[in-house]
Amino acid sequence: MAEMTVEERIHEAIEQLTSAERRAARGLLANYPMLGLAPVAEFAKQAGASPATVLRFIARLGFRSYPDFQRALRDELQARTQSPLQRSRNRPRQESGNFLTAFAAQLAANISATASRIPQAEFDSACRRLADTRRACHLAGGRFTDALAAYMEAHLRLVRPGVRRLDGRMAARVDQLLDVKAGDTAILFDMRRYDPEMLDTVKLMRDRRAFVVLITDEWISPAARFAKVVLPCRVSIDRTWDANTAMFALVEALIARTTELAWPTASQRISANE
Amino acid sequence: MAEMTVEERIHEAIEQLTSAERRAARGLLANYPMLGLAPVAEFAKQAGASPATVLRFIARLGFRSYPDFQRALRDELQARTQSPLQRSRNRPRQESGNFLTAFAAQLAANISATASRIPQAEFDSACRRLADTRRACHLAGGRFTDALAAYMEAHLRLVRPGVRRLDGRMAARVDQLLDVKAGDTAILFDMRRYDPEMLDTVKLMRDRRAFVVLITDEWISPAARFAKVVLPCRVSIDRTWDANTAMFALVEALIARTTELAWPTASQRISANE
DNA sequence: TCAATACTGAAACATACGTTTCACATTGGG
DNA sequence: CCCAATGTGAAACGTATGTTTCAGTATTGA
Repeated sequence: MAEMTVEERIHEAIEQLTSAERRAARGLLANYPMLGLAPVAEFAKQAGASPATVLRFIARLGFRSYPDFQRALRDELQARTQSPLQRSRNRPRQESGNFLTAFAAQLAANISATASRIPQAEFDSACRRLADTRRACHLAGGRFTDALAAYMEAHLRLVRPGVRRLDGRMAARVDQLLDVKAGDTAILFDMRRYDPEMLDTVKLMRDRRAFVVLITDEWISPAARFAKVVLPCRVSIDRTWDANTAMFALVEALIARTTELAWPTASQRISANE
Repeated sequence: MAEMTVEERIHEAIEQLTSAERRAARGLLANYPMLGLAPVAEFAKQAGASPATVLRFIARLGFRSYPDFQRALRDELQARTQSPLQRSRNRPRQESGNFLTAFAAQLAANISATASRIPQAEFDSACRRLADTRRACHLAGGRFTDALAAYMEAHLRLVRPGVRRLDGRMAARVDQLLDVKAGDTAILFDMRRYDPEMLDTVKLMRDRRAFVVLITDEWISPAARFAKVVLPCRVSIDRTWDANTAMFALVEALIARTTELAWPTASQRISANE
């Protein structure tokens, strides 16, 4: 009990806290442990609670006074910086207990696997194309990946002109595809239970001489045959269904790199937006 | 001068210090920065000097008061622990390396940090609520996070009935909010450049006695005050803008756990869907 | 719906903290 | 060796801080 970190104490006690006390707890966790080293008034203000509530919160963690609590934080911080090894040593990782941690570890692993398997040249090629602001850019996704396309659209719009997202329904898409000009860029998403409509879309894009970038899963959509660049993502996890976090990460990486490459245009648009 | 760390200031000023002041400086460097966060009396005692000397030492470093000095230490510490990537932030990024790999590593780190900072009880509480299929579930996001809400909606729809997403425009939202009944669940997204409309939405949800789960960034939206459960995600990366991958990962974790908890209902719906 | 209970934060309070003062100690120059 | 100049810390001081109280508010259960 005495050998617990403040953070651990919070995790253990948080259920028994009242609503305002919980705000204090969250505030502290959000920028741990710095907020706890500030005076009570500032702690309270930043956490959105009253000083009295913060004090009650501290008391519930088992500290006799606020100075006591601060001393614990300092000691802890000292122990951490003096021996970074100690931290991982006294943590025998309760695998069974924490769903979130275990799940998050898998997603993080998927991201790493994805990044290492995608050839740098392919990734760069896609980004350079996206950064070429003279060419229009079309996005489309399937049932679940449509949200990824939407996210990417929102960000690309901030960075460059000529971004549009195709409608989810094929009927409407056909009309929109008429706007695609030779040399345009297309970012398409397709994952398992590969969508026949996406296959058609890719073919049509290709017929119109668009530069097709296909973002797909590790088993690779049949539409890949007709794409110029294929970016496969690791989606399998310890479940019966797949996780798209690595795909989302790839989208963010694409946005980041594109923004860099198109900085002259992007910086103007971003500042104009604010 | 203003952008110097305290440690750097000490190294620069140490030669001009008097003997007792230098003891104070050595003491602070010996266990930096913890000693500076202690009260002056303790600092003085551990450094082998008098409180007055410590104060003079602080003044020589250019601080107007001891609290001022402590605030500087806290800010500095925060910058360091908030992003272990600070090094790459200050130094010219080594472009030579693989962009994608480096970027992906940051996102993976953000996911881990997010998972470890979220109390298990908070996460579980949100999932249990979502798995209660008798209560309707409402989702809403902001400009960029709307895509996350959409993704979550698409998956939750597969798992349970009574899922609806609020319109992006506040005007339309007001009508939709009339459908919210006491005991309903609300999943709301709000991140920096916190949306005033989202604050209103949260308040309205609360007024209607909904159970509000707020997904936000590490700096925590002001809307958190009115939420039952707050799930903060680490979004800061080595750029001027933020990355939402950890937030997406959290969404997938929520979906996964909810599906587990609501399996009787979920399994039926999923198989019916195929 | 209403009463009982628990929670919350503004304000009053007491304490401990940072700060200043000043007498004494130390150092360096004549 | 003595004197001036500077450095030093014990004690006094005022203020900012932590703490407690209590009236108002929200929540819970009957």
